[in-house]
Amino acid sequence: MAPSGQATERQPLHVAISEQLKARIETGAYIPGERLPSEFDLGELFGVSRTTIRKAIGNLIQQGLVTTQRGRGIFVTEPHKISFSMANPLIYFDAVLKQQGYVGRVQSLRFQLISAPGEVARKLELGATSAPVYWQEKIIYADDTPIALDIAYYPEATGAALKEPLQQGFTYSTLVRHGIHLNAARVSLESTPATYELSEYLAVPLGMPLLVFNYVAYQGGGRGAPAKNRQPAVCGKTLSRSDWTCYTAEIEVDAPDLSILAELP
Amino acid sequence: MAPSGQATERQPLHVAISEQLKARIETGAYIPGERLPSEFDLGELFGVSRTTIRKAIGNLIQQGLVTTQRGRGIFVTEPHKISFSMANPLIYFDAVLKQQGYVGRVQSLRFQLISAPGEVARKLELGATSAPVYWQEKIIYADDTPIALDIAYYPEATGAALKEPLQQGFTYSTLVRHGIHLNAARVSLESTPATYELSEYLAVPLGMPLLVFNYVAYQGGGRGAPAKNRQPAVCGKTLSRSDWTCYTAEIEVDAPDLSILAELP
DNA sequence: TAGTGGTCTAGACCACACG
DNA sequence: GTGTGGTCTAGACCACTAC
Repeated sequence: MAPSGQATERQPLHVAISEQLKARIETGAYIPGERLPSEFDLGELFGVSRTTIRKAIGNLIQQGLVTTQRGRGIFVTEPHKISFSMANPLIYFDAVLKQQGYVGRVQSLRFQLISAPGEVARKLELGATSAPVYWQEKIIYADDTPIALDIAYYPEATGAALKEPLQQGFTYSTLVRHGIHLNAARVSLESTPATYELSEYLAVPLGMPLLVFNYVAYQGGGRGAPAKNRQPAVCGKTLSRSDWTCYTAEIEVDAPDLSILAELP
Repeated sequence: MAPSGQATERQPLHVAISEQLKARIETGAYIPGERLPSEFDLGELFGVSRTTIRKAIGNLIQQGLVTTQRGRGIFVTEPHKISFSMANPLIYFDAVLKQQGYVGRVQSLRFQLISAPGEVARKLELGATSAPVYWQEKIIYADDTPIALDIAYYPEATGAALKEPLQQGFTYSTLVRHGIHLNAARVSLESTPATYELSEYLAVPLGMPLLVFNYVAYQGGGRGAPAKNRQPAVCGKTLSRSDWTCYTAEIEVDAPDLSILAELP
């Protein structure tokens, strides 16, 4: 192994070291699943204190390149990726997982009646802000890895009628099986760093990027029908580990609006 | 201020402290833009060492709640959000920025002819893997904040003909202005933590979540026309700061495919 | 010049995994 | 018991900002 991680310019030692280790991971000198030398040994190899090594390892963790296990060691991350299509935003999570070779499972953390927060009341088109809604939080597993936390709000009637099945199955599948046919959705996608609470639920380090898939799904109406006939059936968001999930879409545009360009310099 | 940040259970001190500070930020006790007490003062307030305070502040940085400035202090992050619509994935970045009240600007980092990497050759539907393509990297600013890094690949003819304008303007706008009309795109969205290099370009901490918008845009063809007539005009990806950007879509589904449910338990 | 965050050290104790 | 990563301390020096 190279001598000390002497910085070439004014780069901090911990960055120089983490970049060296990163290069070794990316060139395959360390392969996925392999254990790195212990913090103590790395300190000796690079000729720096354990604190500096820990900072360097922290850099790698933040970049998703390694994970640590107390008492066991530092391991190179094994890559995974599950793709969800946004072309049909009414994703049957369980179907997608099965298609891609995983066993999907949910663990319900909470299912209770609450007063709708303002945004939820608006999305579910309830008249009153404090109308009752069912609030569910569940963890979604692919095989035995927690990959997403789903937070969903159901109109009171739906939640009361499907209390049991909703706690045991995936949202869309369960709704459709029980006669609530979904045929439209409004979605958005953003990203957020894991908070302390989320990092515990999803077994990721603090700050790990999460994809936030916000959704409102509607029943009734349909493409031809007037928008008034459609009715929100559920809203919520799915926070998924970005190291395990991505979303794809293929969209054709008919006549791009060029007028918008006229206003630009 | 509260006495020492004594952990209630087995929570590490640095977590207890960062959660206390987080609560103060979220309740408005510290407001956006405000300076927190110095690391030394926080150490005295909570009765812990500066190392522990620095770890706690690091937790807040990873969650995007504060930023630090050497020699100046620790500041509560000011929230921003720019929405891009995926309903039309041919986003005119500059138009969206202007609509939302920002001055958009690009800084070209690189514009050069290279041999197409395998994936690029495939996306641009070039015959040979090593066919020449133009490779551009540019930073996109909203006012004076770098919010995204765009990496684009153009077929040789396009790049050669539009060498100057492509280096000064936004991709889609420039192409359309010069007669290359885009009318289809294939996109996907994922998220990734900022590497050391990206964190410097985008002025974010290492590991900050970035949204990765992958795209291939096509000219010719069109909705009715056969897919063969369409031709890739550009491919690449836009890595945008997740604290500044999100993507939205509204999609109606005609007849959800229920057969997929039959195979599930 | 004083104050701030950034880096780095040397050492201690703890909780957990494994043999 | 031994080795591992997780936490925490006390202190040093540096680079940068602001006055």
